Amino acid sequence: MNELNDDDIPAKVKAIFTEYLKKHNLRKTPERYVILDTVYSIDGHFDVETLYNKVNGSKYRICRATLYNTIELLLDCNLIIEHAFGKRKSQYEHSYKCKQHGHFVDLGSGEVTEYSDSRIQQIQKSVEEALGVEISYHSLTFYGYKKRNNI
Amino acid sequence: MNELNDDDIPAKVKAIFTEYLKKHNLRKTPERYVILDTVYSIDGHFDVETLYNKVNGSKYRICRATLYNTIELLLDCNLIIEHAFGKRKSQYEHSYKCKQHGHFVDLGSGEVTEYSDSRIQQIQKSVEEALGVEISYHSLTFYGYKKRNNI
DNA sequence: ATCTCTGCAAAGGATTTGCATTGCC
DNA sequence: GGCAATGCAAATCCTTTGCAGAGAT
Repeated sequence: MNELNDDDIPAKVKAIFTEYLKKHNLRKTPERYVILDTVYSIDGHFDVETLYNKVNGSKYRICRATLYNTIELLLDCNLIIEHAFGKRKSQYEHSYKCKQHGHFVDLGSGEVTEYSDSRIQQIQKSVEEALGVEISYHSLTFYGYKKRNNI
Repeated sequence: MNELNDDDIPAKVKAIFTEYLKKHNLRKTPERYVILDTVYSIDGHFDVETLYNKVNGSKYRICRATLYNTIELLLDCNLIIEHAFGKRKSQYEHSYKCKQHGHFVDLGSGEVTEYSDSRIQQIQKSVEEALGVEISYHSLTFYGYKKRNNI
């Protein structure tokens, strides 16, 4: 019964990350794994400041520079994706075994809502063929306003 | 023959902008119109730095603060849209009478390619209904890598 | 004449960078 | 033990803000 089931996400992402680090001759520092764990413990989007606070709630003290460094690696091995809803700070979310989804940003409040639509996958395939590229991930964001409650 | 045809974009966007300024009791300064003209003279995306250089090639000297100020207005009256491909600086493009399109960002070079796909409009309509919102515009961006030239 | 908008310069906030030290390999 | 990664702090880049003077209404 050592097989990993679909719920053993933490172990799987750790394995992917380790593989990546090994392949690129990067060091397996505890900080990197703490960050990975923390990222996968967060549900939904987060910015660097949020991650910084979460991470430093644990016994480790990890500075922002290391956070940015590690985020770069996690992006590179597709364990997280990056969004830039507002202009200033980036938002991230873990992406392993997560179905791709889009976002709606309320221009009034800045609030972000998720939704999903499978048709986007078809578009992605078309784009790959049309442009001759390999797509790692996408970001589909609608901007607009919530309708006032009826009447 | 005073009718405006579809090619008279500059006049039309100027009219829209004027209407907007009037409605909001804002002043019709020459700077604002120079910026609008310049924005509509640029084909494709541009960042503030590019706009700054273009604008200051003309006889006017317009500072960055004014650019940011005016961009805010143009966004508000839907004459331009904003993208945030990279994390640092925003990119813009004029949007009047332009068919909506998506972007592909090459993670290798940062190069941005446009494409269009009508299916996105259907998704947009679905999202409006599902979330009960009114969508002003969207941003669909695929990230990935160009395939090496075959063989 | 009034009061908004401009230009300038300084402030602000997110991210990056340089460097001494730590600690993984 | 060697060298990459960390933490710290300063630097950088884009954007915002404050303020005095210019100019639209």
